[in-house]
Amino acid sequence: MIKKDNQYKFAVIATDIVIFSVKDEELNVLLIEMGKKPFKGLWAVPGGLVKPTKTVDSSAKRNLHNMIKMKDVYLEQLYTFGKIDRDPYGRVVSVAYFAIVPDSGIHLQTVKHDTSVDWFPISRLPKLAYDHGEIIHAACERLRAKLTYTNIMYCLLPEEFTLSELQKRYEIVLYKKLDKRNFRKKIGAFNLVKKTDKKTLGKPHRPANLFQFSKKRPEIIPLF
Amino acid sequence: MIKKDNQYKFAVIATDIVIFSVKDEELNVLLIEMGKKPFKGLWAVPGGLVKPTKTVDSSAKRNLHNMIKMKDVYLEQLYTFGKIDRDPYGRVVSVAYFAIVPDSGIHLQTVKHDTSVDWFPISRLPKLAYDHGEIIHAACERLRAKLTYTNIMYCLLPEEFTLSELQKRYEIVLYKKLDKRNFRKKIGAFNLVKKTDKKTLGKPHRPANLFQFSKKRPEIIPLF
DNA sequence: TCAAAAGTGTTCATGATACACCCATGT
DNA sequence: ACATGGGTGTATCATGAACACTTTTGA
Repeated sequence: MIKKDNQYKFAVIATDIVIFSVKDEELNVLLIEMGKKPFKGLWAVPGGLVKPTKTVDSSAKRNLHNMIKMKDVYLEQLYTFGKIDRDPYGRVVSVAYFAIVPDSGIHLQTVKHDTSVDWFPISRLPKLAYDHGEIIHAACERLRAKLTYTNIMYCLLPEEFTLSELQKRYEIVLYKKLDKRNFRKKIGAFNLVKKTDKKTLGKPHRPANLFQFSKKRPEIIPLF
Repeated sequence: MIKKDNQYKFAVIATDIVIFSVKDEELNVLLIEMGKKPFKGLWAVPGGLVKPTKTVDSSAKRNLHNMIKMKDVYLEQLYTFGKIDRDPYGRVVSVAYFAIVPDSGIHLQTVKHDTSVDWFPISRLPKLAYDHGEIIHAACERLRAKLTYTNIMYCLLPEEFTLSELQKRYEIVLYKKLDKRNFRKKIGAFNLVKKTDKKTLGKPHRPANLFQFSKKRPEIIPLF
C-alpha cells in the first residue's frame, strides 16, 4: 500500500490546543504571541509538531502541560484541519484539541516563555494567526454543547465552590440567565454535587455553603 | 518552526471512511477484503493515502466516491487515529470519516475492484484489519447520537418513503421500539416530512402514503 | 372474508417554568 | 440598621408516554 513512501510523507503533523478557563466572569482561551516572520504580533493557540516517537494524543498532552502545570486537566480531540495552505511554512495537518482548566489553575501560566502568553475572553480575541480563529470557534461550539449534556463543568471549577458560582458558570457558557430555584432543583435531582461542612468566609454577605462535585469523571446527563 | 523538516515528515496521512446504509432491517457498513500480506483475508473500511496536492477532506470525498457513485452523500469527519503502531506498514495517521448512503444507493457497489467489497451488518462484522473495529465503533456511536438530535435521517432514506419505513429506521439505529402514534405526532410537530400525492402500490395490504423530507440539509432538532 | 399493515386522539404522568420572601453576615 | 447575596416551595403549563380500534387493500 505504501510503496512510494516518500511521495506521501509530504506533510508535518501538528497538534493545536484550545485551552479554556473562566476569568472575570467570561470564558477565556490561552493564547501565545507569535514572535516570528509572517505572523509576528498575531496570537495563536499553543501547539507543536508531533514527533515520530509520540502518538498524536501524547503530543497534545505534552503541549498542554508545557502551558499548564497541572494534573488531570480535561483534554479532548476536537477536529483535524487539513487544508493545504493553512500554514505558510508548508503543509501542516493539525489535529486540534481542547482543554478545560479550573480557575485555580489560571495562575499556573507562570511558566516562562520567550514570547508572551495571556488569557483572552472569547468575545474579544486579538488578531489570530493561521486558521486559529476557526479552531477556537469550533472548540467553543463543542465546549458549549458538552456542558449542556454532560457533567464536565467539574473541570471548570475549583475543588470547592458555591452553588451561585456554579450557576454563574452555566450562565456564562450558555449565554443566558437561569432561575436560581429551578437550577438548584435540577442540580439536586442529578446528584451533581454534595455539600461540604464548610462555608465561605470573609465575604461581605451571608456565608454560602461550599460544595464539591460528587463525581469527577465525564458522564452524559441532560442538563439543559 | 519547521526547521528540521524531514525529521518531522515521518508519517503518512490517510483517510478511512465508514460508509453506512440500512439493509435487511439492519445498519450495515461497507467493507473491503484485504488482498495482501499481513491482513490477507481480513476486512477493512475503504480508505487511502492523502496526496500532497489534496486536502484531507477532498481525499476522503474521493475515497467515498470510489466506492459509491452517487452525489450528495453525507460525509463528516469523525476522529483522527494517531497511535504509533496502528498500521504495520509504518507510521500512518488516519483521519476517519463516516458517510451515510440511502437504500437506493446500495446497488451502486457495482464498481469493479480487484478485491471483494460487501456490506456487513454491524452486529455481525467479520475479522477486521488495523484498528478498524475501533473506528467503526466510534462511527456507530456518532451516527446514533446524530440521529437523535438532528434530521440527518434524510440521508438514510430514498427520496420517497412511508412513515412506517421512517419509523423502522429510527428503531433500527436506536435499538428500541417506538409508539406509532407518538412517533407521528413528533414528526408532524417538527414539520420533518411532507406528504406526496402518491401511495405504495402492489403491496399486500393497505397502501401507505409516500412522504418526502421537507428539508434536505442538516439541522439540529431534539427528536429523542 | 381474512390477514396484515395503515391510519388516527385522548388521558395521564412527568418535567419545565414562573414566581417572592426570609436569612445571615459584614460594614 | 441596612445592603447584599444566600437560601427555600408551590402552582401552572408544556411535553412525553401509554394506550385500541377502524380502514383499506391483496390474496
